[in-house]
Amino acid sequence: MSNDNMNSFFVTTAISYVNGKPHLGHAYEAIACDVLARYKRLSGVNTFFLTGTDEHGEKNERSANKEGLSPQEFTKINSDHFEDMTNYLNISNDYFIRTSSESHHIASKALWNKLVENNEIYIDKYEGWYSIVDETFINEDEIIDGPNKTKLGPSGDKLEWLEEPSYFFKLSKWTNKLLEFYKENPDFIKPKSRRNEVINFVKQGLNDLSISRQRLKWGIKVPNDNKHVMYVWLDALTNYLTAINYPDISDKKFKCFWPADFHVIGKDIVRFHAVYWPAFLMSAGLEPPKTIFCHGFLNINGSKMSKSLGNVLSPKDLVEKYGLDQLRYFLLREVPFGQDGNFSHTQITQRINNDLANDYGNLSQRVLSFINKNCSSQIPEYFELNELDQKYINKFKSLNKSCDKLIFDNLEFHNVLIEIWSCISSANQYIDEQAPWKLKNNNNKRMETILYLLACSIKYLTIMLQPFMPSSCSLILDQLAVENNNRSFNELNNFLSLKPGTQLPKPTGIFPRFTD
RNA sequence: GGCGGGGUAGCUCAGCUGGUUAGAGCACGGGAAUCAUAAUCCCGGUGUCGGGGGUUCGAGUCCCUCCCCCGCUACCA
Repeated sequence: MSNDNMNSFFVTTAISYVNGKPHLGHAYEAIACDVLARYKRLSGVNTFFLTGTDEHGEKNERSANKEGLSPQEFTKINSDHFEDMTNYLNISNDYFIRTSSESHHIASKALWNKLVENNEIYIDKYEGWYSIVDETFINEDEIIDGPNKTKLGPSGDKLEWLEEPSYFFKLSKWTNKLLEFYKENPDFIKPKSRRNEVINFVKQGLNDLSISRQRLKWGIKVPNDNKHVMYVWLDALTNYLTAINYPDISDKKFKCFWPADFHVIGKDIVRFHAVYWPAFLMSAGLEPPKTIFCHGFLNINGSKMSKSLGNVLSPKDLVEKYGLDQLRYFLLREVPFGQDGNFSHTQITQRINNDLANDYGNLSQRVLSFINKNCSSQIPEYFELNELDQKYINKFKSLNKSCDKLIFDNLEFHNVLIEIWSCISSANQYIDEQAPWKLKNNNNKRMETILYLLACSIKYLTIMLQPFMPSSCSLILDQLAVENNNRSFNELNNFLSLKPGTQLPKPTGIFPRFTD
C-alpha cells in the first residue's frame, strides 16, 4: 500500500443495471455510501465516492430494440434517471461512471490484455440451453421441462442445446489462493455470515469462468478478436478501476485510492465481488479491495419488492412524500445495515414523529426559541459549571470516537444513530431537570449557563448528524450561527466551542411532524 | 440432502467466555411540568427466554433430541 493510500478513502456503490428506473433499493445503497463518504470527509480524510451505471448486455440490447431505440440511446435515457437520483437524494459522489463510456472500454480492454499477458485466459466452448425467441442462453433454474424431454424457456419456447466459442478465465486455479486470502483478510467480506457463505462456496472448488459471448453485440469488444464481446462481470467490475484512471497505475488518483476501502453491494451479487473480483485483480497483479460489504434487502409492508406485486417504491415519490432527510434517516436507523429490513408507512411516520420531530427537532427548537426570547437572541455566557453539568458534558466526550468504531468496523449506522439519540435524550432530561424557565427572574447566570451547554450540545449532535441528514443539519447549524468552515468533526474536540454573544437568527422548526 | 444463521415482552430486537429479582426502543396506562413542533420528563412488565431431556450449587447462556423460520449450495444483472 502506498503512502498516498494512508489518509484516503475510496467507497463505491454497485453500478446499477439500467434496464429500468431506480427503486428504493438503489436509493438505500447510495444513501448508505453517501453517509460513509460524508463521514470520512468531515473527519478530514481525502475521499473518493463512486457510483454509476452498468449498461452493456443482452437485456438492454433487447429492451432498446423493443422501444425502437439504439442501445446507446436507451441506456443514456435510463442512466440519466440514475444520475438524477444522485441529485434528488443529495448524494455526494465524486464521479458518476457509465460502462458505455470510452474510458471504461479502454480500462476493461487493458485489464483483459493484462490477464492474457499473465496467461489467465484461454479459448474454449461455451454450451448451454439457448432460447431463439429471447436470443439468449437460459439459466438452469429458469428452464421448464416440456413434453418428450424437451426444454422450455421462460417465454415458453423450445430451447436448443448450443455451443459457441468463448474465452474462459482460469478461475479454478485460484481456489486455494482465494481461501488463503480470505483467511488472511478476515475483514474482506462482511458481515461475517456472508463471509462464511463465500468460503463455503469456494471450498467446493471453482470452475473456470466464461468471460465472452459471440452473439452479443452491445458490449466491449475483446481485444484482437472482434467477434467476441466481454461477458458481464469482467466488464462491470472493472468500473471501480476505470474511475480512478486505470490502466494508468502510476496516476496519482490510482495510487491514492486503490485498493478501495469499501465496495458496498447487495447480497445478490456477493459472489461476483467476493470471488471473481479478487481473482481477476490478483491475476492482473493488483491488490483486492479491503472490504466487500453486503447489505440486505428492503421489504415493503412485509413482502418482497417486485414488479408483479406492484409494490416497487420510487425513491423520488418517497422524497416528495416524507422529505429527503427523513427518508435518509429512516433507512439507516430502522434496519441494521447488512440485514434485511422493512419499509412501511407506519414505521417511517413513527420515526419521523418520535425521533426527528419530538426528540431532536423539538429539542433544538425549544432551546433556540428560549434563547431567542430570553437571551436577546445571542449565544449566552456560561459561568460556573457544577457536578451535574460536568456529568452531562461527559456523555458527549466519547461519542465521536465510539461512532467511528461502529461505522468503520461494521457499518453499524443504526447503532451510531442510537448512540446519538441517547445524547439527545440526555439533553431533554437535562433541560427538564434544570428547568431554565424557572430561573428567568431569579438566577439569570445559571439560566444562561444551562442554555449555553444546551446550545453546545445541539451543535455537537448536529455536526455528528450531518452525514445522515446534510440539508437539515445545515439549517440547524445556520440557526446556531456556526460558520461553514467550523462544521467538521474537528469541532467536536472542544465541547464548549460556541462563542457567547454571537447573534442568532430567529429559529424555525426543521423537522415537522408528519400527518396524513 | 449438505453448510450456516435464527426462534427472548403486543411489535422490532439486545443479552460476551453460564451466576444477584431477564433488558432497550416503540405501543399501552398513570402522574409531573408548561421553555418547545400537544412536543418533554418521571413511574408502571404474572415474558412457561420454540418443545422435551441432560450437565451443574446455578442455564436464555453449555450438551443431546425434536419442531418451525431464513440464507447459501456457480455464470439474469
